[in-house]
Amino acid sequence: MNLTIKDIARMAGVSVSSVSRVINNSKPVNDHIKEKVEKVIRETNFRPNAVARGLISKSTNLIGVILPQINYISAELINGIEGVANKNGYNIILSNTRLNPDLELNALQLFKDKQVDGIILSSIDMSERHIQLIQDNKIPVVVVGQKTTDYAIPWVDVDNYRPITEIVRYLMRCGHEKIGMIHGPLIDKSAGDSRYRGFIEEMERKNLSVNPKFVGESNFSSKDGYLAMEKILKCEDIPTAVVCASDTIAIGAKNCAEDLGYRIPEDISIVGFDDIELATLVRPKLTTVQVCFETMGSKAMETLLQSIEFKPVNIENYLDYRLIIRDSVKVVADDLGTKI
Amino acid sequence: MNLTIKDIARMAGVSVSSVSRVINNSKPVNDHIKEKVEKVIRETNFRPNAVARGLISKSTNLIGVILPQINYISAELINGIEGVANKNGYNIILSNTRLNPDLELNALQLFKDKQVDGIILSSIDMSERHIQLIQDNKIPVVVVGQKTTDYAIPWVDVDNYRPITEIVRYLMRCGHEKIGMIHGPLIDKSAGDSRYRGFIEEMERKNLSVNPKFVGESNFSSKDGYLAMEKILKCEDIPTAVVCASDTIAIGAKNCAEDLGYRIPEDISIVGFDDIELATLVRPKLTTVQVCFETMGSKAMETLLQSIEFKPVNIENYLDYRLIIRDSVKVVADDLGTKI
DNA sequence: GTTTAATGTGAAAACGTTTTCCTAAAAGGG
DNA sequence: CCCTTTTAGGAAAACGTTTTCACATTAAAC
Repeated sequence: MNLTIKDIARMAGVSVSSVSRVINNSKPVNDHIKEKVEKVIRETNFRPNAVARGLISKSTNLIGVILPQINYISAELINGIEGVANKNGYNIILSNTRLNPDLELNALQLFKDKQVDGIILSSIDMSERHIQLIQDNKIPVVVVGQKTTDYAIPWVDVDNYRPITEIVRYLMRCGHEKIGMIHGPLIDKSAGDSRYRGFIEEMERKNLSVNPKFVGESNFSSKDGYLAMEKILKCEDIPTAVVCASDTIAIGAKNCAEDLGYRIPEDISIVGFDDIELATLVRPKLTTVQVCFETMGSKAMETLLQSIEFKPVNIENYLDYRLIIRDSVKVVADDLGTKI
Repeated sequence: MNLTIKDIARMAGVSVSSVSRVINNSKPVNDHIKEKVEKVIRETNFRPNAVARGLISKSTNLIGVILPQINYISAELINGIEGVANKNGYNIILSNTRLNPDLELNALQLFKDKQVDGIILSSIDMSERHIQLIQDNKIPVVVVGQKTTDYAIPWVDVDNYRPITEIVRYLMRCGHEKIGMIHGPLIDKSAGDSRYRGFIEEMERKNLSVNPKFVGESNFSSKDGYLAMEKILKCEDIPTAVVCASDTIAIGAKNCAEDLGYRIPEDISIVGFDDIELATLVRPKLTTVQVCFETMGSKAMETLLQSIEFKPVNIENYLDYRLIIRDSVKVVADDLGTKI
């Protein structure tokens, strides 16, 4: 039904090999043969079958992308990945693991079966089995949003610890001392655990005690942020500022506080993390840490490309970040002479 | 380097065909052969190469998804598509066309080369060339977010006209007469043109004149929504309510109005369209039209599946919608006895 | 007990390319 | 003018599966 390279060869009166050579110009062919073939290809709109090509060339021009969920942060990440993939002739194939680590392993396997040229993995928790499978598969992998330095698997991530320490110092300089935090799931080493440790340890370093009642946990959703904030605010004593592990949490927390009659930032200051678009759309605009997930994606894809082409790659890739001061933190003391 | 079915056959002491039969259980094989083969497969962790499979079976278990951009609405759409695709053993492969119709054609071609089993196309404007290519390719296609009834290509979309007429009627019942609209690009027949026509025509039907100064255009972004609202509000006379073609536009418009000192909804009422998560996170919560994009995705994928399996399909697939009344519209007159 | 049907198995063809291998012709060197 | 080297192009092998075909062997039918 569909034309094959054999049909083209017959119609042009040349051999199959010559047609292939013209298509890929892999070897010099005589001009008059070349013209004949190109004419037939043009007239028939022939396009070589990519599957057959893949079988023999071992390359599918496909990049597997494994994500724990598909939300607007993933969307930005995908944007970054797709951008540089597309520019280099690759398409991306998606697997949503719905926060289930077993499905991550499945996806890893499946992508190997499908002979993808490389994989970008956003794992929620890199287990031994992950590492094992990645090393057995012998397909280039880049991990995003987690750090896997011990195993020589390249990764791209923000420093999740330092920005939070900067936030704590910033809040202190604004005059806050009773500071709380709503963190994410601690199984998540990066966005969960690291951000939390950054908070706890910086508070200790500054000799500020952390009231356990000022600390809540959430799964990064606005709803959970709302609930965690509710728990914090129903106590006798409440914090003057709450650090949130993500903007989504922060928005939830903000809405809760407002629903309970508190004004932001006059009564309670809130700071987020990620700087998603939402942070600028909400009022007051959210003070937060800017992390560009699109850059995360493009950087990951660039690293993967290098790995695919056997070029040397950096294992550790830290993303830039920036404290973005907007309107959700109240300045109590006025000793902000120098900017951070 | 990697094991092939031949190696398995050799190790199990049987023929290649038998191994294939065991793997696919496509034909009955003797138990003792079956056991031998299964043992070897288990011990070696053998997995058949999907590319070779695809070459002969003509099926790759891949669904091509063509999107004009990747934002949070796409994310929900993808979620829906991926969910049912995954449940049926398919993976999705993505193409971002960056609002460029030529790239849509490219993607259509490319996906054919890659022998995908089906395509979901979110086009911004279905041209003759689109139709031609889709019909030539002979690959099942489902269009989302546009209507292509004339060409027997199945589509899934909301009715964009009626909800807007309902909004207009709702606003009237709330006592509004000076109503404006910020619509989307009119090239977009669905979310752009239809929603706009719904507004204009319903206003006419109700004998309400539309002040041209109350009408603005935007590209669905919050920023553009802000700008369009700014233009409207800088006039002498301003509307009491503004219908927006999307929630993103509405949020932009809302922020603009607030920045200019107007209160929502006391001074100006605003209504959106789509009901993205943002609509509930913003204060006042946005009155809007609920459209579930995840459902749009899953419905599209279900339709595509039927098409792939040569089952009869509905060409026209309207999505449910619902007017969601929240807090961004002020009730002036109090004749809301019956609910819409 | 013979004929027919059903069943299990392996060899080989097929899928649509790229690449290797070979041969014939052209070019170059003495 | 002969021998070697280069070049161009075709035939065929290869990629890793599934499926067809042919052939036994066994079971069923009369």
